[in-house]
Parts: sequence; structure tokens; C-alpha cells
Amino acid sequence: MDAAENIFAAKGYSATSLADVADVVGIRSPSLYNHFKSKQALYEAVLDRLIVNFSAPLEALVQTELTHEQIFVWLENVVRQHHANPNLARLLQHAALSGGPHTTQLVDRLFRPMFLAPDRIEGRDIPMLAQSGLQPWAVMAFNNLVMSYVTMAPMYSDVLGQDPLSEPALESQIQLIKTLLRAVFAYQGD
Amino acid sequence: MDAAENIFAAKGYSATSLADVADVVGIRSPSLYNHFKSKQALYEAVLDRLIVNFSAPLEALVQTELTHEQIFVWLENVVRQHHANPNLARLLQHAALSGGPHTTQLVDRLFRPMFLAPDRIEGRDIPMLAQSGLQPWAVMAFNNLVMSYVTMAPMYSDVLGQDPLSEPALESQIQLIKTLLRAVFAYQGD
DNA sequence: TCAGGAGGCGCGATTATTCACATTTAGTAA
DNA sequence: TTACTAAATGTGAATAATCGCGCCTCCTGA
Repeated sequence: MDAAENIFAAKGYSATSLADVADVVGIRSPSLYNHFKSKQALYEAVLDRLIVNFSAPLEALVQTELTHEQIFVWLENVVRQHHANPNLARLLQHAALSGGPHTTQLVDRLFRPMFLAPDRIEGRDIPMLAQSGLQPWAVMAFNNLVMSYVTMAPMYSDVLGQDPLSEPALESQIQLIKTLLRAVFAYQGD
Repeated sequence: MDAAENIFAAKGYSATSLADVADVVGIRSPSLYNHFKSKQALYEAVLDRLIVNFSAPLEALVQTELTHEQIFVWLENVVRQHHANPNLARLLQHAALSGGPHTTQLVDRLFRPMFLAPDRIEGRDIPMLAQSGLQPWAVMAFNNLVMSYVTMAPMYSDVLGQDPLSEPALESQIQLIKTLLRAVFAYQGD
């Protein structure tokens, strides 16, 4: 499953061949059928494991009451988790691009909870977002920011002068996102 | 080329079959070889056209001196262009994920110029970015924001309640990005 | 002894690509 | 206008590779 996860994440579902996966494990592709019913089943197993591993640590954070500080903690956690295993973001991106049948299910399990957050935090409006219902757009933006950082990483290693998936790069990314969020909270009106 | 562009953008290079492309045009796949030397050549032609069409309108904006206002104009233009033709962003995302051989060339033609911008605008530092060399990270962030908006769009239409690629959605997205940028410029220190 | 898991073989479908051949089109000479 | 030519662009058939997948046999460890 580790092997399959990496290859699915890199090449997408249909461009991944079972022979590629089997090669990494050191067996022949028909032997994979002793462990998974089909290619589709392998893919779903990989996806499910990714989702479970990703959402489990976050659930504890969501059910408490929402404060500014909680949002910082939550965002930092999401970034660190995507950094620790970029494959979920990559698979999501593939799904979004070629629109498989799993897409709606993925959205429900991963995205929908984020959009249920209230637009008032600690009893106050966020000035920048109170106007004109931009809040869901901001949620989407920060989520995209975190995910695309991982999926686009290979493109930036050259221009940034360091590997975006390295440890120090991660800290810079977290610092930037936090600063960005602070700016959003602090910004007064138009 | 239009047909190929759409399919390459949706499924990526290796998952795209020439029969798919030929079907859309209404011919058989061998006939494609009367127009393009190979699948690779077709892909490169598509990519090249996309890059030219995308960067041409932007070049006029870059060579002038940099002001806050120019950055707003430039960002809005980039967003509108990606919205008008999302395929470049999609192809870039595919390339970043599976790391084809074109990746470095794409970076040079599209991304590098953005990172050459000075970190002082209109003679003043941007307070938020002056510290700790976060500026390239901010450039990457805004670029990712714009691109992932397009590549992730299908995933959000459900939770947003409207198609992110529709006209009113585009205006919301632009408004959010501008507000975000204003917050960055306005934010004072840590 | 026996079951789980590996390999080998092979089927049918699909892939990119080539080739020989038809057909349409453009250009030109009569 | 007609007639001929040559290029452009289509076709179906064939090729070699690769794909997911089923079947069968063998090995190995408990």
C-alpha cells in the first residue's frame, strides 16, 4: 500500500500500472491480486487509509470552541500533516483535475467540515470577512494554499533555492501562513 | 490542438490517448500523425501555445516600474487569464505532480520572472515581508492561490453552492485576493 | 498436510506508431 | 472552363508494447 500510495499520488489513477507498484515491492503484478481484489480496490484502500490518518488528529481540535488561537493551531497542524505525508494532497489534486467518481465522497469527508465554522470568532466578526460573505472564500483560499504548497513543491525548488519539502522550508511556510492569517484578523475594513 | 489541450489538461500526459483526441475532432488517431510528429510533439505544441497566450498580455505590465497599484492590476490580470483558460494551470499542476522533463523549462518561462521583483516597492519595505526573507514565499503563495483556485475548482462547487468557474464566483475570488493583498501591505510588524 | 502467497502463462483490450492506400484539395497548364 | 498534378489529409490494417486480470502451478512455513 505504501508503494501504491506513492505511485498513485505521483501519476494519478489511470496512469499508474500495477506492474510499477509490484516492482517496488519486489513481486510480479499478478501477485498483487492475492492481496487486493482489483486495481480499483487497491486505490480505494490507499485513499481510505490516507483520509483516516489525516483526519484523526484533527478531529480532536475541531469539536472545541473556536478561538483565534485554535485556528492558528489547527492551520499549523494541517500544514505539518500535509508536509509529513504529501500524498493525500496529491491524490486530491489528481481527483480534482480528472474528476473521478470518488470526488464527492472526498469533499464530504475532508472539506465540508471546514465550511461549517462560524463567521464570528470569540464573539466578534472578522472585519475583513464580515462584508459580502467572503468567509467561505477565505476558507477555500487557505486550504488551497496549504495543499498547493505540497502539490506544486517540485516546481519551486529551483526558484526558491531550497527544497520546499525540507524541514527549514516548512518552517518558513508556516511562518508565512501565520503572518497571513494575522494580517487577515488584524485588517480593519476596506 | 484545442481538443488535445482540454484532454491533456484534464487527464495529464500519459493518461491521455490519441484516440480520445482524435474522437473529439472526428477523425481516427493515425490521422493525427499528418499534423504532429508524435504524441510528444502534440503535447509540446499545446504547451507552447498556452504559455505564449498567457505571458504575452502580462509582459507589458512587468517592465514598468513597480508600484502597489501595479501589483493589484497584475494579480487581477493573472486571475482573469487563468479563469478565461484554466488549462495552463491544470497542465502545470499535472507536470508538478508527475514531474515530466518539461518542468524546468516551464518554471523558467512562467515562474522565474515573478521572483525577480524587488522586495521594496515605491521605495518602502513591505513591513510584513521585510523580516526574515519571507518575500519569495509570499510570491509563491499568491501564485499558488491563483492557480489552485482553478485546478481545485470542481471540488468546491458543492460546498460553495456555486460553480467557482462562473462569472460571479470569479469576482468574489478577485475581491478576496485583493483584500488579502491589501491586508499584507497594511499589516504592521509582528 | 495444508493454506497463503509467490511466479508463469496467457487472454483480450488498449496503447503509440507505421504503412499502404484512398480521397479531397490547391495550383497550374492547356 | 477543363484537365492534370501534387500535396494535404483522411482511412483501415498491422505491429509491438503494455495494460488489468484470471488461471494454474509451485514453494514454503507452520
